[in-house]
Amino acid sequence: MTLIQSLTRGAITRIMQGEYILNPVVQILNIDRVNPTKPDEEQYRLIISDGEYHCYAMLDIQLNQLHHYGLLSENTIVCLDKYTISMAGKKGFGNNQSIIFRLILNELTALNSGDQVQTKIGEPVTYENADTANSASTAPVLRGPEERKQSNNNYNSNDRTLKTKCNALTIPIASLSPFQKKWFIKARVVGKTRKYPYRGGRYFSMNLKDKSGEIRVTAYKEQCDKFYDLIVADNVYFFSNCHLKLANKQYSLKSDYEMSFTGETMVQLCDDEDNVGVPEIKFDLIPLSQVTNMENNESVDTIGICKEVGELQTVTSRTTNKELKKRELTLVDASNDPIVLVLWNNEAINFDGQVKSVILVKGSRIKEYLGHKNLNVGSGSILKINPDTPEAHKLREWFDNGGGNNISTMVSARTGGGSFSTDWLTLKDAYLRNLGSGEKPDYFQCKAVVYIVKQDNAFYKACPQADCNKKVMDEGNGHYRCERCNAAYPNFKYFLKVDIHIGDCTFNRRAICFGQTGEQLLKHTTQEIVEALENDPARAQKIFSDVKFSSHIFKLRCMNTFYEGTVRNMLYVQSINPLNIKEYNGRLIKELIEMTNGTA
DNA sequence: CCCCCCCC
Repeated sequence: MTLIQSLTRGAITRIMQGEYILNPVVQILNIDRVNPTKPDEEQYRLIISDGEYHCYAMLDIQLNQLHHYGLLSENTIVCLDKYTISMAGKKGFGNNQSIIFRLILNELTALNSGDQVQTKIGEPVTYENADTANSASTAPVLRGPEERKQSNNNYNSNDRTLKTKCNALTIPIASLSPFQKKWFIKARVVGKTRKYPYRGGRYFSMNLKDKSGEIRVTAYKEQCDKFYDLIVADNVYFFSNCHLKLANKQYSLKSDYEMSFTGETMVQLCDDEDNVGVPEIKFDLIPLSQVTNMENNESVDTIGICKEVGELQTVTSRTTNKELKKRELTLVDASNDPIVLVLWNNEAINFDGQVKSVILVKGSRIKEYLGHKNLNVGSGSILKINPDTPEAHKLREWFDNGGGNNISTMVSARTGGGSFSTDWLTLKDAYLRNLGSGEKPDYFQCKAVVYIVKQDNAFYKACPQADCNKKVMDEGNGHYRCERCNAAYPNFKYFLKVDIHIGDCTFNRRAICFGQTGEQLLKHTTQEIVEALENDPARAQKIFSDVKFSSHIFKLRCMNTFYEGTVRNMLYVQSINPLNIKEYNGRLIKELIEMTNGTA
């Protein structure tokens, strides 16, 4: 004799009120095809009963086969292994408004065939005002605690079957809705911001992604503190008991809803075998050379070899006055255009890669400064050092075979527009090419020797504002007027403007070292230099003459200036880098080979 | 409940 499974009485009411029930057992009262006249839209609609109520449910088209095999005939008893409920629309107005839900059966197991059962169990009635027209049923809008009562949850207990339970209750992100209260999602953290302060606390947010979609979730205050370090970008977790709300369309393009953590929120790490079916992060890698063609603030995925690792630096934010840590890496790839990648704060402090490491970044932000662009690893970016990917191995092989050897020697083939920090030119070529005659300044670098350093007017009285170095007018009454700020100050600061002459084997040019580059050239602080020039001529003489005939790699900004009716083409020193003879000779040899078509 | 992604 066959055991007929009993139905899960009350299941339909609970499902329609947003509860996720594990494996409810229901009976199929009817199955028919939607749109029977359209051959390519084969979809089935069922009426299911829990013995108390019945309602419509749509069969996931993936399960059509079950019906073809005759497994879903009238009176069949099935277990709903997985179902989703979505909002199909609204009905009525104001207080009479109700939500139309659509119940979709995604996975089910037939327990007793229709033939075995033979009859309808119980006297089920239509659930509420079941919508008959369009394969949906309705439920009242959930209001107040009465309707939102929760059943016991024991996710936080040390349940050994927790994982199994998580998996069983997992629904796709795309089917999340505020009307379904009990669910798990299994998702990869694809972006995680830093902690941001806001009135009343701190928050961070991240995007969660599974194969069905993506949703943003934000953790505030206690939840921010509790989960921030626990959640690592790129890991896969089960999430449950988050609060869902309609997303602000202005900011959210990925999903209709977004979530926030609550006191009840549970996050459970998925181990590798659970990750199956959760897609890996996709990197849309672009060649580094392409960055220069992209817009400021655009976000890109890049991979490159770390050719240089800069020192940890401390800078002060102009806007917040806060101290920031930063570290610059120089990345190269086969596109032969080195680019600087800037790491900030913890990422800068804890960076444990080195020269030759492969650096993969998702979502680095392009920043433009003085005509050239670099990449910033910001919050929301994902940085990987020596990832185990085909691209990474290929890049490493290229580099190990000498791919990056002459990379700093590459002269960019681009013409027009601004030139780039990597362009090497002789002083004569820079002159012959009319660099700096366009609207925007041009940039180039060259090896040159310093042969005149002028002591006269090597500094001036400048606006005391940190972000303004404009020369001030001494008003003679103890006030100093800054034209740029349009303000008078009781004080000023000294600012360097060191006039130098530099030369390479082709040409001599005058160039100006402002501020920090002046300090760098003279190897003393502004204060020391001013002090010497004003009070200690011998010392000043030594500081200035020590620099004479030293060679450096100069990065120069070239632009036309208009002064008293005449145009002057000026060079401003952007940075001074030590001359590495070996590297520089390598560059010259490469250039010779190119000039002689490889016959040299 | 945020939605600024940092520096010269």
